[in-house]
Amino acid sequence: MSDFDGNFMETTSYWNPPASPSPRTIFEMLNQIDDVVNPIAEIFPQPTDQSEQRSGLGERLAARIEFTLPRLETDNISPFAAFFRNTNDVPSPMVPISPGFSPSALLQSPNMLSDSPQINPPSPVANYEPQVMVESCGEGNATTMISENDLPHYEPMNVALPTPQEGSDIPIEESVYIPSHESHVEPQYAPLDAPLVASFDTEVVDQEDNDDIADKQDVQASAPKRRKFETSSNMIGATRVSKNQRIIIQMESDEDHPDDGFRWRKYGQKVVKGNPNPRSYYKCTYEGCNVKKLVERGADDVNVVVTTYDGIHEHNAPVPRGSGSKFRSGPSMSSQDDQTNQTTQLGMPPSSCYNNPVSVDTTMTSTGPFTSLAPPMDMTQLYMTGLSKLPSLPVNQNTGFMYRNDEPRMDAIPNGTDVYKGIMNRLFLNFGTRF
DNA sequence: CGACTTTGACCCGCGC
DNA sequence: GCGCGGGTCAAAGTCG
Repeated sequence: MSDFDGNFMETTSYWNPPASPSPRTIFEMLNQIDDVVNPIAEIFPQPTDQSEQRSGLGERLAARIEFTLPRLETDNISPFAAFFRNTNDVPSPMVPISPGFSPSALLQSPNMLSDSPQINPPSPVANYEPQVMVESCGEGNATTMISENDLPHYEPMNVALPTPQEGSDIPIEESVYIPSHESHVEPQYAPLDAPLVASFDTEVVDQEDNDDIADKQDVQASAPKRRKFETSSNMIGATRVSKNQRIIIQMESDEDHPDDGFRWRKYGQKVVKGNPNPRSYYKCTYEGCNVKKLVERGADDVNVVVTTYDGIHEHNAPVPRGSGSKFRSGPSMSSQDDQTNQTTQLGMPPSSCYNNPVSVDTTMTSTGPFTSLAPPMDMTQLYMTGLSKLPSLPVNQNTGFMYRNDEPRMDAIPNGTDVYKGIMNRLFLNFGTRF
């Protein structure tokens, strides 16, 4: 697989069709074409037979946690709709919430939502709850991604949240848990460390404003303890327990170590229980970078490579060795480099919406996340934004990509499928280049 | 020769 | 305390 660094247009002429798009490739492709039209929406018409599953989420949540959430505007939601819908219908894949309110900061803060008089955080839920991931791509927008246990999907919600009061006295240790209505989940839920754990697990960090808090919590939570916490809580909602973020991406690939734009050094390999395929351990080779990733093949499908990023890149993707113009960095390496460096990167190249203005959704621009005055988007946003574009659910449903324990997963991008072809077709339409 | 991979040993947390 | 399992270390080997 050839790789490139942030300048898709310059590298496409060199690029031969990969066996399967790497995470990096996918993200960059999708970001590049994001401003033109929502490609996934066109590629993957939204199924219409799942509305029942989506309906009444607010009621389900309310019933589950015994209080009434603010209204969730899910009227127009179909699976992936807010992410993949054609821009003619919805100009932004991000669902707006209260203006002036930063869902990113909210969700990255340990006291997120807890200052809301409408929400009284319940006790931590059982650890086999589905995960609720929340992210935004700007101050005025937020998207909630929900993976339910039996059916991974992203369910955008429009949550009206109060504007946080300045100086409000908020306990920093609290978290918000948003339990799901699902009740049939078996308690033998696989822990995070189990082979091919599919949970999209992340510990949301607000590195801009709360490093001191994170540091304190880091001291209290060594890696094993943190892992235990993750297992025990299954990360319902977004709880900041450390600076770490863990993202699990799976994709179909012939390569054992698909390129993601960063340089990694393999420091270990282990066969873990429940998976005959060894798990490889990689560290980022960038000096001072502590990001690690685990790569393993699926126990059930060896064609699926599961990559778990653990940590945050605080540097740009390096230029590959021996690279000439082929790997010449794109715009992100120049004027926007500084901005990129102010943000966090989690196992991903610095080519996402915030440092690639071309991909910025116009409505998001109007809300300010990509202006010079806006805080840089954090890596959770970056990741989730990209991941939200992955054509996941239709693929999984059609191919039965459910894994042990029915744990929600990030989904594979099968090579040769309509998914992949669709992406390529969209690239062709947008750039006039056949890939 | 430097970067990277391989691989067995070791460490440590956890459950029993 | 002991065994298990996941994660890490580090020496040796490989590659370009």
